[in-house]
Amino acid sequence: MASACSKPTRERLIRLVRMLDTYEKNGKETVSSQELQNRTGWTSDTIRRDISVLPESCSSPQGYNVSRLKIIISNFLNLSADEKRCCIIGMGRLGAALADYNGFAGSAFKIVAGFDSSVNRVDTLVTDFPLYTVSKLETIIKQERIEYAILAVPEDAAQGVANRLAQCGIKGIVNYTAALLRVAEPTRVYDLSVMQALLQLSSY
Amino acid sequence: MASACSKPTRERLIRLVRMLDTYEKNGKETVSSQELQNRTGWTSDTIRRDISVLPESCSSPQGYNVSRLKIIISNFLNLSADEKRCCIIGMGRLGAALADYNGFAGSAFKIVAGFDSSVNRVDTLVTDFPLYTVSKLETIIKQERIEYAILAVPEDAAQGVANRLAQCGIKGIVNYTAALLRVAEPTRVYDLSVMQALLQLSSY
DNA sequence: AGTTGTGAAGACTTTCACAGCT
DNA sequence: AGCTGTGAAAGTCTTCACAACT
Repeated sequence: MASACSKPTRERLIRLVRMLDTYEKNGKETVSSQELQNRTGWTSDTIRRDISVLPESCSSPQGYNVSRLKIIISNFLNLSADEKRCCIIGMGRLGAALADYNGFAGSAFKIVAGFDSSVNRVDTLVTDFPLYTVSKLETIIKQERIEYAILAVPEDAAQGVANRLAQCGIKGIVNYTAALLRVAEPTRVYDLSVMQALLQLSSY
Repeated sequence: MASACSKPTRERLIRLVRMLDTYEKNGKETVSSQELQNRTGWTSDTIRRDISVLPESCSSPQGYNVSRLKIIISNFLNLSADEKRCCIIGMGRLGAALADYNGFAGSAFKIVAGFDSSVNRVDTLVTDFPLYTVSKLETIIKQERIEYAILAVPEDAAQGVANRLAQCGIKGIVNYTAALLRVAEPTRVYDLSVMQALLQLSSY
């Protein structure tokens, strides 16, 4: 895939796609690296360097073509290619909030299953996708060809579930817990812990 | 403060503190850079280099003293020093889930206020801290000396609230929305968007 | 005049390798 | 023997600076 670019570049390109999407919706046709600098805080040099890794050019003397650039980046990082099937594990308040979240709508990501340890919760909670007890984790992930998991279980259950997910060959785990997970390759973890975030912010 | 260390180092040290905390609770007295490598995936070289930025040493031929190291890092990044007052903005499902989260208990962070645009929700939701309508944002932040904000409002309201927060001189914003915020210095933003996380994971 | 794209320089980070300590 | 701490090398990323294009 897109390992032909550095990690910082990849992170910026991903954000760029979202930004370009907004520009596009506002009817903006071109955008310069300078404008993007003002919007993002990254220098225009860095932005141009990032864009230069793309296999195709879409520049003009007025800047980059917004729609084309968005597509080129998306293809490069294959963000939009195929549907990416996800599940939520832990349907407590946080899990339920995520289930409710409509931001997945226009994206390549689709929640196709939810899991919880409580049979009662599985039976009563109403969601757009089916819910299962966590004992069915392996079966359903295989059956539904699920690639990504959003982990919203209590902290002390997190590593156990993560192990099972890695075992299933899940590609990525979005970790909402404060647990510092360790999983086997090639599964990856992306941490979204509020605690870590606050610590990070306060350490300046 | 602790700008005497690089950003990657700071990020790792923060995680290290949490890890050391776990070791400490398990009664472990010393830990070597090699053990930490196995736990984290960072190389022992990097870990030793990180630790070497600390103003004080706590090493022995058996490795680092777990408790001492934890304290030295915490002081260095002043993570534990004083109480850090936080608020949650947007008391929808996500905000309510965060209000419920007990991970703040042992930490330096304390949620002292919540805000929502709905008067009804402010009146009915039960939390450990007082709730206010979002119109009182500036007043309460000043009055309660709030330094950090957790943003859990709908995406299209996010930038507006962020502007007001920056105006108040808030130190940091934990952004749970998918909005790409731009705020004035010295306010900082830490993004916790599930979308960004999934995109990041799938771009490999 | 304003734009991109990119060599070359510079800054930063990690890794290597080993002296020195207990 | 096993550990840390750190110069020096290697590697990575950003910034500078400018040619080339419209």
